[in-house]
Amino acid sequence: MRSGAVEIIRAALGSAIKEGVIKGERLPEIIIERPKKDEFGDFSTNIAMLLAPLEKKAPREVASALVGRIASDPLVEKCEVAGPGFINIFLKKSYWLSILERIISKGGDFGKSTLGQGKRVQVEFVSANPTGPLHIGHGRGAAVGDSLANILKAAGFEVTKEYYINDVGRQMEVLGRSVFLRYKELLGEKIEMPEEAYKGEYIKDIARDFILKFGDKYKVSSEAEAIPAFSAFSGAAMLDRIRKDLKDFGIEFDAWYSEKSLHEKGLVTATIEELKKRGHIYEAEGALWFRTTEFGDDKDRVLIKADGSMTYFSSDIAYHRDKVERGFSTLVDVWGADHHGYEARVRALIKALGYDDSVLKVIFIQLVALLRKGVPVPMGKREGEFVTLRQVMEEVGTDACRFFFLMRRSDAHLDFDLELAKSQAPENPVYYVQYCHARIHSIIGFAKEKGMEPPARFDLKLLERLDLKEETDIIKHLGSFEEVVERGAEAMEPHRITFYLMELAGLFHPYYNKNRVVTEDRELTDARLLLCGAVATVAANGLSLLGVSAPVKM
RNA sequence: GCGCCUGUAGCUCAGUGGAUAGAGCAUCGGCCUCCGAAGCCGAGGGUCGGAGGUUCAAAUCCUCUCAGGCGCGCCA
Repeated sequence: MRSGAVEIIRAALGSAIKEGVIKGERLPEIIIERPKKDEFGDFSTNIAMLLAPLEKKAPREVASALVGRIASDPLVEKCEVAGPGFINIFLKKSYWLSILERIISKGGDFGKSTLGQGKRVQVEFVSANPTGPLHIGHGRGAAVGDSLANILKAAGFEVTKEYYINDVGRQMEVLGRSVFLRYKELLGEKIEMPEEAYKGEYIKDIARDFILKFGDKYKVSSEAEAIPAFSAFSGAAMLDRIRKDLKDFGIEFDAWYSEKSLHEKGLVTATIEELKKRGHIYEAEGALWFRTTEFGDDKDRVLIKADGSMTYFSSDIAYHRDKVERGFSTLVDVWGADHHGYEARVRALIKALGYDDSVLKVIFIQLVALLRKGVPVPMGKREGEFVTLRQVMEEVGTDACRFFFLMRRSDAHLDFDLELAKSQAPENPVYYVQYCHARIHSIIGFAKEKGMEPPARFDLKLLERLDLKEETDIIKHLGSFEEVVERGAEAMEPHRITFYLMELAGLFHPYYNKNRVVTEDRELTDARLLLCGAVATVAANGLSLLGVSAPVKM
């Protein structure tokens, strides 16, 4: 509707210019907002205040020239000048009722749009190293990335979800060694775990699996002989666990991109060559450097170390070059906030290759503080004990878990209270929204028992029975869902959906409490059933964008 | 020291340059013979960290400053 309102104002401006009331040599952008207060209309615009200095007239004077023209639009009920020069537009009730028609006819598709025009967007997220289980922080990134992908899809983008696997390098060696040592220990040898080794219980699990598969054939092997096999096995085993964790969390990726494959395909070398050709590479102190400072980074970065090995960044330039060259219109990287220092160098790479770095959008995920009844749960990777995503998922359920992760802007700290997430009390926002959905289905079921099916067809006259203020408020809120999805996609902020849903439930519950849906008045009952159905539809659509279920019964 | 993020009600947080800054929780007081009480109703609560600036209009933009977090490896 917002765009419709813009058109109405544009038309009014056009006619005012034509009649010479306004010169209109320069026209500011038409901005429409939804006022917080009902008395300020359904939409309002500040166009008159922006236009006033250009026209050398008082804002209210400019506004007055427009209101009459706006009011003549068939959708507009009335139009007023207010305050310093706002133009407040009130739409006809029939317009709002027609929103219900759209929701009912579109059903699960309500909220989808063509904003993205099929442009290809890649969302890369989680991408945790396969050296340990996913922890709670990864979980937040997973929830945000997946929900963002859903929102972008709904907004008409073609989305690819990708996981980048860091399956080479020192960490894999450390993983291999850690498992190898546990393996020997399980076979009766006395071992000592080095400081750097991974010490979690899962290392022993993998060692056990290794024995089941290969027996004791590596018992007497040297580290040099054994580690490649152990690394490969352990990395794959770990990745399987990660995959399973994610799947149980409701997340499936379209692509799993292996760092190793970059090397195997020679893409790392090729990218370095390309940068060399472009003159961004130099040698110093025995190492090979990429002059990222030329593109806004703090300092230049090493690609090949003095010992001849590659840095992590060298893989990453190849990966991002590949991503850019795959032709996505936007690349979204979801990173932990502690990696923010990394952004500048990745942007530098994109620019150095001659591309526009605006293709890249990095979303930072702040840490999650886990609480239990308000008391912090100690977390620390030190002794290999940290709270895993699986533990939390199993304790509070995936719905509550995903919803909680999406209750804050992603770059804001998040307090995650396990007891709150589990509680079936009214203060738990997950259930507040889900309950709204379930409750409506129960009402519809109740009506059916009484032999009252909601009418199959939309009937404007019938819906005119919805004349309570609460009903209009609900309908208006329903009508803003499409816009919330679009703006969520533009801003790449899934939490907007969460807030929208809490607000929707916050409108519905009081309405329900005050008013009876199923009554002797058949017409009114039908109208209210339609309204309820629309609320349930939008609640379900919104929850599905979050990756949270919309239960019919709870 | 440099860079990024965050400072909004007791707590946790929303808030596309607009009109009297909002929720939830917590606190206090109420509501189930009636479609689901995982719900509802009512009350109190604010120097939007601070100071300048831009603007008709600033929580929002700019500069400075204070506080907290994070990052500044030939680690990954």
